Amino acid sequence: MNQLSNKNDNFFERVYEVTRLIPFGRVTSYGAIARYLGSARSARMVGWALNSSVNQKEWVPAHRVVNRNGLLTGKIHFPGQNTMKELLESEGIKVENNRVVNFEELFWDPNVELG
DNA sequence: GGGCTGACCGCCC
DNA sequence: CGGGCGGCCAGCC
Repeated sequence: MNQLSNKNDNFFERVYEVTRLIPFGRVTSYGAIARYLGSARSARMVGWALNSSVNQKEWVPAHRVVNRNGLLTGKIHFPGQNTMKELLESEGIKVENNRVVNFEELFWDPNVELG
């Protein structure tokens, strides 16, 4: 029966899928993903979903998701204090003062690229 | 069962 | 220009 099967996985799994679609060396924001999924005001849930992304079998590049200012607000949830920054820099993304350099140019908007 | 918190965002003063 | 608050929704006392 699909009475209750319709709600649990959708949002979370779509967050993971969209996040996996972020190209190498690009970044996006929680709000952009939330908006693409049809819940523009559920940006917090995107962060919540990414918090559980470690449980997923397929790796989710959660380090490519930052807040609307390009700040690495989620870095505290990575194993090391500089893990998120190092992952980004390994993709050629520069990080200064906890913020993505050239954020606006590197920004990848699923609303534009996918829809 | 109610209330608080959160990897956010946008509005309001 | 800075600070505060409501919204959305799932998980945890």
